[in-house]
Amino acid sequence: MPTTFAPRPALPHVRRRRKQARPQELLDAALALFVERGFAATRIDEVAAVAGVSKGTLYLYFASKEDLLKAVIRERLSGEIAIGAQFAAAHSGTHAELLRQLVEQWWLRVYDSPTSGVFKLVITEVRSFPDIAAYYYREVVEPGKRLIGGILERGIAAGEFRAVDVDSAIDSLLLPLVMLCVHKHSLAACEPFASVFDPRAFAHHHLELLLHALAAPRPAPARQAPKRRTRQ
Amino acid sequence: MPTTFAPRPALPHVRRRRKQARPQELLDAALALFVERGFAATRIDEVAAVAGVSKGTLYLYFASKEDLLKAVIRERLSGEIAIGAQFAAAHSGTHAELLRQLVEQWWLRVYDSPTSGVFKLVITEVRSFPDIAAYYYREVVEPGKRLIGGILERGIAAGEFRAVDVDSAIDSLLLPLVMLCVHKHSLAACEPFASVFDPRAFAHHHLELLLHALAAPRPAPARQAPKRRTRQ
Amino acid sequence: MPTTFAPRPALPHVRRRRKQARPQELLDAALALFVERGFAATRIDEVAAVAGVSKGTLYLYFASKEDLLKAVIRERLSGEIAIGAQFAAAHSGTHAELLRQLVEQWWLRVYDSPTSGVFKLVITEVRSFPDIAAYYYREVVEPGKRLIGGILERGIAAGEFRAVDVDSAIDSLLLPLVMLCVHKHSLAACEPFASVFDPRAFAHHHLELLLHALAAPRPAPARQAPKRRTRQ
Amino acid sequence: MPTTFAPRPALPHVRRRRKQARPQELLDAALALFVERGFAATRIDEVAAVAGVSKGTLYLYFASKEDLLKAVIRERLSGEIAIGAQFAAAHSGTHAELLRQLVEQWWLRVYDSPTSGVFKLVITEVRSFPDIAAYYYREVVEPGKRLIGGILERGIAAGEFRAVDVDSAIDSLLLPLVMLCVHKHSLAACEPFASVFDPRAFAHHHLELLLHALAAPRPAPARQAPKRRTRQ
DNA sequence: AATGAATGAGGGTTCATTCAT
DNA sequence: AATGAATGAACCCTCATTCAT
Repeated sequence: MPTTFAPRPALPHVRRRRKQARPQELLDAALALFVERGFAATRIDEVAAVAGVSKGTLYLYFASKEDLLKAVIRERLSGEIAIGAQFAAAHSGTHAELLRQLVEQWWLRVYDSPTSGVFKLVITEVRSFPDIAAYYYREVVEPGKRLIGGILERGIAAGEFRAVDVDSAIDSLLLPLVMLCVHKHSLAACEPFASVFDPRAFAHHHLELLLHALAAPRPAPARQAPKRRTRQ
Repeated sequence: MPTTFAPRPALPHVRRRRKQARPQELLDAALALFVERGFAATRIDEVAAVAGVSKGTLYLYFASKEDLLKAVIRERLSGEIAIGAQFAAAHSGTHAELLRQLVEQWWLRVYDSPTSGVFKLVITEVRSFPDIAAYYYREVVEPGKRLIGGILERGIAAGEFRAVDVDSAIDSLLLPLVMLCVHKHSLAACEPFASVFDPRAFAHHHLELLLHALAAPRPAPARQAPKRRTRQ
Repeated sequence: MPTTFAPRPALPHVRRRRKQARPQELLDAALALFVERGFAATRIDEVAAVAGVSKGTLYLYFASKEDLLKAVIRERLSGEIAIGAQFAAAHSGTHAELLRQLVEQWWLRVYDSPTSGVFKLVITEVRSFPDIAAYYYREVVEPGKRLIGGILERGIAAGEFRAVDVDSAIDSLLLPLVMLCVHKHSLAACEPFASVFDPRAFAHHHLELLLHALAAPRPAPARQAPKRRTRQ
Repeated sequence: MPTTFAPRPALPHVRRRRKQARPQELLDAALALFVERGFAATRIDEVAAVAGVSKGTLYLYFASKEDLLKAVIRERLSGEIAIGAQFAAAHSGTHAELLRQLVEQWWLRVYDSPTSGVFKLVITEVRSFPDIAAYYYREVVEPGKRLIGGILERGIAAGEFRAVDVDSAIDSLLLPLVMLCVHKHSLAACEPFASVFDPRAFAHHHLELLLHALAAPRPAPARQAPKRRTRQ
């Protein structure tokens, strides 16, 4: 059972014999509890109880609590990036349209799934587990930037977008979306104070804003986009 | 590996700083550690050691670990809102200019201070401590919304802003800023992967976007392009 | 120096006695230590060590130290009253004879068992744990008074006893016996000063005294001198 | 400040300069709290607070908590024995009358004073502090036995009492009285269950019983006293 | 003499992990 | 494969004692 986020040695897909669902149920239970209570405050037997097994059984599948945390994060994130990349590859249309669809179809699916909790989890626990930072950068941040950055660069090359600083635009586009997920699992989850904030509206708003800023000024009637600032 | 806090170099065995300084030193130490490691994973003796006192001393000032957490949050937040409100009251100029200055002067001062960590702390711990949700909503969310909402409403009444949905616009303006603070203390704090993301650029970008979206569509009376700002 | 309890000689590292035996062993160890050292001065690890288990194991069976104390008291007392009542119900003979046998057979069995320590424990700890007072009054004092009071009343009704104040006579009969138990576990347990005081002699003496005081002053129909008893 | 119960080196009667009452107030506070809560469960600052001084001040008068305990016991007991002995020496009359007056005048004064608590304290703490056993036997048990034993022996020599086993009779007379004090500070102090038990009635009852048992059978009309049993 | 802030060893309790069944 | 009893290190918190003022 790997303990570090080594480049993921091709997860043995037949790790279990009988109850095939066990590990997944444990991962789901762990995700829910880690996101709700935090890693340190979650007890291993709670995870086992939610998954409907005993504490000892959990240790048949995961070598330690920390290993469980890493498995939770890996399992949830590894798939999504691939799906996003496939989505992008399958697309045809303007680059603005691709971004719009990526956000509204792919991202919002993530937001609605338990995967959204992973972002809170990562943000909460990275500083305690440097492995997670490494994994997250390698498997999520960099592929994500490559994906979005590629679209932007191709959009610029096609004359569809202005020649903005691509790295900065990537962050402007993605960070607020990540943060949306965090909010869902923290303040927005506190019942009596649940905000009327609508994540879809915000995501859409944010996206339109970015696309507006990105749009090459030709077809529009000289709507002046904020000047590009160079990084100091 | 996250920054660790070496104990103060043992200013020799004298009852040094006055009693009055103790609580603040403990609060500062606690904030730094709670933000870095999370509440549950922070040991009381670490907080005491960073503050340069013994474990027992901490309990002369705070009744429990949870009490310390709440004091940390309360102490850091209570002042800022008041300062923000004063700032707003003292302002004269367009409402766009007020928002711009609020963000660029008041908010970024918060971002640069340890107070920024409080947002990560609140987001991380709210679900475990409902008290914090109540306090945060009462002392931060609601005053903040009232402050920004008031500006927006007055800007709309003055014909300076479009008649947007005020509540939604408030969230669009503020949430990303809060999330910026969270990022500073999680992923951005992981050294080898520290992003080149520039929070000032993003804050500015985001603000311009919002102001652009808010601006009433007058017949383009000298549409003011955002000034090129040099870093202060 | 009071007797110390060496840990059981570490019956080697096997999960030995069945789960079912554990609670009783813990209760026995706790009773001995609580009686010897007092509740507050007894450490949970000592109790566990005497019972031959680790500290954590104790908490599998008792939720807290206070819970252990209450369980100790409850477990030891609940049975005895019932046994005493059965004893009384099964008896036939004069009421004087019943009292004599209750004291000499039932009470002295209690005195010789670890249960005797419970009286010291209750007396020592009641003021700190009001629950114990309530329990003790409900389960011990009141049933005990009802048992002895019933015998006295029936003896009076039968003309065997004088029409004394029953409540007062109950206390006169019982309190010194309870106090005997206390003495056994305090001064009498201090080796170099162990009194030559003989509890059986005192119990017998006290009982004869009470029976003498109770006896109805019939025209002396073969006033029965207390039989010379050999120690059993 | 003596830590053991060495033969009491003539307490320096001018231990304090200014607040002469301080030590006594501390001793009184300590007695009340030790009796109510037990030694281990009483906090030093509670004692100081009840005495109206700070925790540090207590340590000007007593070297340690244990020292305070021993001082409390010594201070309360040392006087009483002397008073009792004086009382006995000053008496003239039958020995039965002397015993009756000793109990009803001297003992009941003790019972009504805070000194009564010392008996609970000794009984509760002897096993933890062997010093106390030594002191108590030397200063209380032995003088007390000598006092009562002397009366009994002189009564026997005078033909007033039967030739009972003196040691046993001493215990029969005194132990229940000691236990009365214990009861006053434990079960009888639990408000909702405060017994209607009247200690004076019991003391009187007990005394009459003993005197009856002791009385030489000459003047009485052959009231048969329980046979003397020899110790096995 | 008096204070009370500071200390730190110690105790109750929790919980990740192990392992006999 | 699964269990859950057992462990013991670790953590929060207390409190007797010290000591600078």
